[in-house]
This record gives sequence, C-alpha cells and structure tokens, in this order.
Amino acid sequence: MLNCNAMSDTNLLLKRLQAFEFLRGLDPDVLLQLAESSTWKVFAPDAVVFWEGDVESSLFYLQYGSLKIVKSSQDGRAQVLRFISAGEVFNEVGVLAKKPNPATAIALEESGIWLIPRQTLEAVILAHPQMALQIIENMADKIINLVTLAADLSLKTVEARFSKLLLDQPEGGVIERRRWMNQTELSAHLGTVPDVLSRVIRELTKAGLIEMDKHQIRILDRDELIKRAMLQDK
Amino acid sequence: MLNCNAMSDTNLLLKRLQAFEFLRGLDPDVLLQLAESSTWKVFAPDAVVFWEGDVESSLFYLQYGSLKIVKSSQDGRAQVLRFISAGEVFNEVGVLAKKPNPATAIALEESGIWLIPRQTLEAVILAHPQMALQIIENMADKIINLVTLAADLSLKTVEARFSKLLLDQPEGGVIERRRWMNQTELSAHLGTVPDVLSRVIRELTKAGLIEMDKHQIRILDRDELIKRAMLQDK
DNA sequence: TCAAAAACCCGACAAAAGTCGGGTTGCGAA
DNA sequence: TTCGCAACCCGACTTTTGTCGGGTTTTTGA
Repeated sequence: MLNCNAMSDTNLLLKRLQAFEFLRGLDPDVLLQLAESSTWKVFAPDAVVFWEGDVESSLFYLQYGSLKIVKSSQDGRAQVLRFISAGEVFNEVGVLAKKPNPATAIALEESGIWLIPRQTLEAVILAHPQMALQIIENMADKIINLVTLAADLSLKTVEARFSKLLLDQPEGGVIERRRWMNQTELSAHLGTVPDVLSRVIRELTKAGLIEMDKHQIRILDRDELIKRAMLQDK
Repeated sequence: MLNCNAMSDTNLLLKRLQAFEFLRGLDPDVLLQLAESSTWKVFAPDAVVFWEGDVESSLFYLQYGSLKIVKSSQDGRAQVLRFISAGEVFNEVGVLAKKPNPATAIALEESGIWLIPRQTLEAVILAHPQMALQIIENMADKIINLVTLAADLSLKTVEARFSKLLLDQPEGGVIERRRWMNQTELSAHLGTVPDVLSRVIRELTKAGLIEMDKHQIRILDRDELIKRAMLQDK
C-alpha cells in the first residue's frame, strides 16, 4: 500500500524548499534544518495519506503526484473538498492546530511527499514570524474556497456547479481528462453522483454548449454556459 | 443603519482584551497599543457589518451582540456559514490575507464591535509570534467547521442536518428560540428554506422525537434522533 | 390597544437529485 | 488477442427538496 523509505536526500528537498513560496526569504541554514528533519514517503495510487480523525503532526509537502481530500459517508458517497497538485502544502490543520484531521487524503497517482515535523516547523515560525503570515495567507485561501464550495452546494444546481467548473478551467475552453479525472471523481467533486453528472453532460451537449470526446471537454458556447453557471448565484 | 461613533473608551477594550484568549500572555503595554489604535462601532439589528467582496483591513472583535456570516444568491436564498457571538474574533481572512471577503456579515441584534487595524496587528504578530500560532489555531477551527458544513450539505438530508443541530445544542435537549433564531434563520443555516424545515419539524414531532412550544424545542427521544442525524453520514 | 407585518402552518404540486436495471464501450493484464 | 472489469450511457422510477397559494398565529410598533 505505502512505500515508505526514509532516505536522507536532503539536497533535493533543500533545492525544492528554496523554490517554495512559503519559505522565500529564509536563511539557507534554516532551510537546511527543515530539510534534515523531514522524512520522505512515496504513496501508490489510491493509497491513503492520512485518515479523517487522525492526529497528524507533520506538515505535508507534495513534491510530485496529486491527491484528493475527501469526506465520505457510510453508504459510499464521498465529497471531494479539494485536489492537491505538486508543489502544494497541506495538513496545516493537523500540524498547527493539533486537531484531528477533518477529512481523508488519498493519492490519485503515485505521489512523493515530504513530511516536516511539527517541532521543527514551530521553531521556524517562532524564529521567523514572516513565515507565519505566509501560512495564514495560505489558510485564508482555503477558507475562501470552502466558503464558496459550501455556498455553491447549497444554492446552485449540479448543472450550474459543473458549468462553473468548466469555465474555471485555465486552458481556454478545454478540460483535459486525465486517468484519475473521470466522471466518478468529477461527480464527487461536484457533490453529486456519476449518473447525474452524466445526465448534465448529455443535456449540455444536446444544447450545443459543450462537446466531449474521449479525452477532453470543449466549450462551444461560453456565454450561454456563463448564464447557466450563474443560475441561482450572484 | 450604522451607528458609528469612534470614541476612545480604551480602558474598556483593554480590560476585554486581557480576558481574550488570543492575546493571553501579551505585555500590558502591547495590549494598550492595540487598544489605542482600535476604533469602536455599533451596528443596529440587520445592519451590514461588511459586504462580500469588500476588502476590509481590520480585525473585528465582537464585544456584545451577535452576527451571521452569509453568502446569498440573486433569487433571495442565502446560506448562513456561521453565527458569531460575543467574544469572538472574525475577518482574519480580510485582514491578514488581503483578500476580498468571501461572505457578508450582518448583525442579528444590536452589536458593538472593535476594529483593530491591520498595521497594528501585523506589528504585534511579528513581535509576538506566539500570537500568530493562536490565530492559526483559530483559523484551523473555521476550516474544520467549513469542511463539516460542506460535507453535510452534500451528503446529508435536511432532516439529518437539523437533527444534528439539535443534538449539538449545549443545553441538554433544549434549543432556545431567541428573536433572531427563528425558522427563517435556522433554515438558512441548514441550507434549505423555511417550508422544508417546517415540514421536517412537523414530521419529527409527529414521530414523537421532539416537542416544540413557542420558545423552545425539546428533545424527547435522543437515541432515535441520533439515528436520524447519522443518516447518510458516518 | 389595535392593526399591520412577520412568522408560521400545511396540502398540493413541480423540479432536482438520486437510484436502478440493463445495456455498450474501451482499456489493461493475463 | 481476448477476457474481464471499470467507466460510461440511458430511460424509468423514487425520494428529496423547493415552490405556491392559501390559511392562522404571533409580534411589533404606531
């Protein structure tokens, strides 16, 4: 399930940390300290990085791969709260607030992760308050996203949420469908089930707003899609 | 709408700040600095404290009264994200991340609020990193609540969400219905509309699980209510 | 104190979301 | 290559949620 070899390739981490926004402006020796006390883990696809309820005392830095953060119910349904891609940091909640994690993290593909222990992190924060402000900013972003998610789940239809997701796609008018970005994952992200998503796609296709082939979805009528995305939202 | 008299009753704030968890352990002179640069505002019931989209550069400390944080759609529906009662701090997002606020804050009753300007706050954080950790912990709590809210909205029925809310009530088995905690507000908090909430209450009453009179709701069968609250949740 | 406004109630209906059964397709591993 | 499994498709159905029109009760403020 989980390939965990704690090697000490700190040079590599050191280089990555230097490129990492959180840590911009820190002394190299502080970075070295962080690098030396961190451990390295590799997770296979579908492996659980941490469980809801776990009290995890490390900050996670995803070096390569991608993850999803989910909360799931007994009957199999799951709500994806966010996706995490390479270069992002997560588990601030667990590491700094000492609270059990509110959700489960699962690897979507093989993922390499650095674990920075709490002690080291706290020491660095106390010595470099600037870093605390960075972390706070990062958490604020998450709060903004969660607020938006909650409001959308409550106030918008599946069609509107899906349209919005399409429009938010950075590549103009096209969403790539990678192996792990299938209708099942997508529907969990939108807070619904695959059948309903399938139905919505069918309807938008029939209406001529989008076009789907095997590996991507293209936007054909952006204006109309915007209209539908705003349904029941301001 | 908004009764805004900037008086300098700093002594009062000083006393309150001393009692306030965020600031525990700070030097009295730092507290004084905070108190002196803060301003005081009073908001009438239903007054807007800040709007979604505003870039607010102060931290808010609610001294008395209560607020709700909402996100609303064009067609009048609104999702209440959280309630804020006396003694709580809010708008960390706006003040520290310099991001437009993701939601609107509205006074439920007359509310007195201290505004602590960003500059002062940042100075205090940089000088006392311990405080940054406090703020981070506070934000982590909010993230946990929002994660739970999003998952509940997506995975649970209105009945389950309402049951859970009842069970979460601190006073054993009783929820007080204040003026501003009516079915309209309650339903906005649960992510539904008054009619549906009314129906749920009717059904739970008919099933003998709860009992409602003019000013409070009592739990009659806690075990069965727990069962219903868990419906479609783990 | 009384009248208007707001909250609440409720049955009937409409719309959205979820479920089910039974398909087809396409990809990967043996 | 072929078998098997997972993803996807789709129509019919159910459940949940939201809406509407009409009512009653409660609160509030002039």
